[in-house]
Amino acid sequence: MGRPLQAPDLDTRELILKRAISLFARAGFAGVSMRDIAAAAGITPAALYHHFANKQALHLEAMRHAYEQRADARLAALAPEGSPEERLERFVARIVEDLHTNSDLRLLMQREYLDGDEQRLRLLVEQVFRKQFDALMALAESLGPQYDPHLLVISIFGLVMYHFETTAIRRLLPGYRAEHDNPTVIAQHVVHLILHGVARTQ
Amino acid sequence: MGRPLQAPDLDTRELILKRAISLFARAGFAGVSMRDIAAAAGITPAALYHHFANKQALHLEAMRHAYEQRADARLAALAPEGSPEERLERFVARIVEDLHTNSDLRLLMQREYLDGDEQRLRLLVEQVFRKQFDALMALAESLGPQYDPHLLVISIFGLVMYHFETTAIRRLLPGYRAEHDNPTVIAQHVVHLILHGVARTQ
DNA sequence: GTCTATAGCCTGATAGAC
DNA sequence: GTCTATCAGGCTATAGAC
Repeated sequence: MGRPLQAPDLDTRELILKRAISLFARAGFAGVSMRDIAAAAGITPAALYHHFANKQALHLEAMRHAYEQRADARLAALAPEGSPEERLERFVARIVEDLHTNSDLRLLMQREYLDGDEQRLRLLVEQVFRKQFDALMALAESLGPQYDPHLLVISIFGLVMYHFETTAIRRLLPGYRAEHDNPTVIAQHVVHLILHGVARTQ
Repeated sequence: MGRPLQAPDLDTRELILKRAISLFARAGFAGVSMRDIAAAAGITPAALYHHFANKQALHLEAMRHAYEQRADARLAALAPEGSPEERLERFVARIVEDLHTNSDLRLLMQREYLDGDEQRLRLLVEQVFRKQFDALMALAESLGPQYDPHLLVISIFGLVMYHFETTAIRRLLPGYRAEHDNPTVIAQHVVHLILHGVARTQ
């Protein structure tokens, strides 16, 4: 349509963003230089400024680009089919799998929790959280009407996210076994805890 | 005994560490310069090198110093008095209060999850987690013997930590109310969820 | 759209006087 | 134990050729 006809084996701008995403995920905004990004994309630093106004703008676009990946997959897990328990199970399995597969996204989210300004946090809300959060709030009200839905949804995300956030340190903590990194094991544990707690009267 | 007699209104080394802790908590290792730290401590950058070999060593000592604060208070919450449920409640209330009061420690922990090398993660384990984790593993086995104790303890920490990690972004998410930042509300929510889950058969 | 070259500033770190 | 002065290199960003 308006796009150039030659096979764009990879748009330069997109390649820059792709490489920038993994650098920012690993080292954060202050830990990555424009030289690093240019080198990773196979161009000179000056060329970056043809595509992006400055480092901040490049970073913001990289976040936007990172959030787009797999957005469809995340939303597919929220289909209203089945009982509330089945829907919870499906949703948790999907985000556990997503966080396990796409660790850059998870790292970028963690860094935004720490360093995101209001603009970037709003972007994260709109592009990643909002739709999932709304659907989960409704699910929370049918699963556990005695709970505050906002707190319950945060707790569900927290149970999943924290396992991944602590991947490196868990290996140094008592009782660690390799299976604790298995997405299926994590998902089953989290779902069971949300549904039943530790109560022995099941 | 071996200490100098004059009233040390605040040891320079300790003042440096104190100011470095809050700078590193707010901006991370790469986001803080030796000049920033020197200025915050009211000395010149060169003087920092009399007290610490280099930036890395200063950072490591700052972590060590940050972890010492309130270690006693954290352990006091683990006294074996009362039923397992009462002990859980006491422990959660204490770490919620601790994280709410001492936000620098929480920020530093989040940053170490992301950027800590093995040495610094081991330090965090030994100085902050180990004793709490051991005691909580025992508590987990009496509370919910059907659960993997390591996963259950991570889940307990995660439920608490994630609420604080997301303080900035939660305000932009659906259903947020100011009381969600109240330590008592958070603690009660977390304890109830761990004990009962969302099951309506209580 | 990418390059070379470079301006102007900030960085970690050191030398040596006091 | 802190200072002034400084080095060598890294940083973001720009100018201008191709």
